[in-house]
Amino acid sequence: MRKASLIHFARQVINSPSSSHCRSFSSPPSNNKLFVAGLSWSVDEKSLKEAFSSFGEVSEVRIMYDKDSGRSRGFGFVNFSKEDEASSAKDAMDGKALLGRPLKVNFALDKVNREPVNTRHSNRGSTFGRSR
DNA sequence: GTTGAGCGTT
Repeated sequence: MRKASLIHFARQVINSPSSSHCRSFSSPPSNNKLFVAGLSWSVDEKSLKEAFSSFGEVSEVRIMYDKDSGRSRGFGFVNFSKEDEASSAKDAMDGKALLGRPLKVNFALDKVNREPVNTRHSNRGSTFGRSR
């Protein structure tokens, strides 16, 4: 019977070590998400990944492109496997230059859904009310 | 043939 063990465990969990809230006062959200900008308009995801994979394990690399122009917007996102690696890469690649252009690396914001929510429950009538 | 601050589905 280790019922007591659970209680002790719970007590330990409840008794947090000192008062540690969030030491991130001047740090934006995102743990392992990195925002990379200042990229050349000719850079690719693989290039960024190759450049950042040297500091840690890059889990995901996403570069934004323009649908109207077809060229890269000059900024992208890099996902690291660990926050330590992301921090290291950010501190190391931030201010450096890639492809002849200075890089701007920072923690990415918490954005994953371009649209909040879209429940398709419009037209509940039928063939009536059709304008066009 | 161009240009250069930024935080997302191209």
